Amino acid sequence: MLLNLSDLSDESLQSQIIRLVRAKILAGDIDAHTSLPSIRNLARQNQVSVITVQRAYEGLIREGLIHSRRGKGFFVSDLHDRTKREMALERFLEKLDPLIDMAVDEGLSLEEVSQTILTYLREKESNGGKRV
Amino acid sequence: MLLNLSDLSDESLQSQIIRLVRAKILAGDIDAHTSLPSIRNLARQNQVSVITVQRAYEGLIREGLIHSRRGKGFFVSDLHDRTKREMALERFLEKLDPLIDMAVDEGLSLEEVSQTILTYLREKESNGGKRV
DNA sequence: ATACTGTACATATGTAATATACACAGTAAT
DNA sequence: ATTACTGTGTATATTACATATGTACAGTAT
Repeated sequence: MLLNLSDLSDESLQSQIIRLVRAKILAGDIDAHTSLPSIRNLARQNQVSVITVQRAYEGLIREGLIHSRRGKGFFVSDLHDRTKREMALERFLEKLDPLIDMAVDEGLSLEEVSQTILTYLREKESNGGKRV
Repeated sequence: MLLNLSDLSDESLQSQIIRLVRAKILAGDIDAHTSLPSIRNLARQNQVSVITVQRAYEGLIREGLIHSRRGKGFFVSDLHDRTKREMALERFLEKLDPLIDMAVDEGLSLEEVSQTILTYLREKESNGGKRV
């Protein structure tokens, strides 16, 4: 599993790994009960220390997305598709909320914020799935 | 200037100060050319070290919001209201973008995200300016 | 001179990253 | 069955960096 990690990013390696693996799980790219790459394999493939992967997996355990079996490996937890979707939405709103508060504190109105988001999403939609 | 800083927050003291002072400036609560509290005063009032305030002010200098005069103090830069508004919007979108990407990576559609945001904003609007 | 300002330095603490050693689970060979 | 081996997760010690602090230095005004 190649993760395209960046050493330069502000985001720590651990949380990059968490974010990318979490995405694969929530998006349904990895089925429940199937084993994740061992920490050594993932570490080797992505040029990262074993501990770093371990810490990342620990984070995913705390989120309830995976679990470990000593000597066997890490496995994806069994979650309903609907639960996954709700987790994704909840995470999104949890991160969006302080952003909106900040914008309002900086003098923008909710109306203004709303408009901005809509035009932005429309722009994004027309651009397809392009990433910079 | 009392800032209501939290020692427990994940956010560092420096960036809390940056965020709160930036908000006051962009919202127009502090006029241009007026002096900010001295680092010692702000530090004393908010039970924080001088260096912490200093680092925060340095951050605001890098953002072009304030400037310093040795022996005199820190002063708010002269920016048009429109510029301030654009800065706030730009900052907001810059932070929103990766959130949306993450949501999409986690299997949500742009349509779904859009709907969620709208209902959320409507909820927020009806609640007035209440903060949890 | 005094009392305010910003600046610079040396130090402690916490977090992230690493390598290395340890402990458990399964499998193949004797 | 016992052993040895190779895979797995876990724990420890170290290093590097960012954050936060106190204290000393330098400019400005009265």
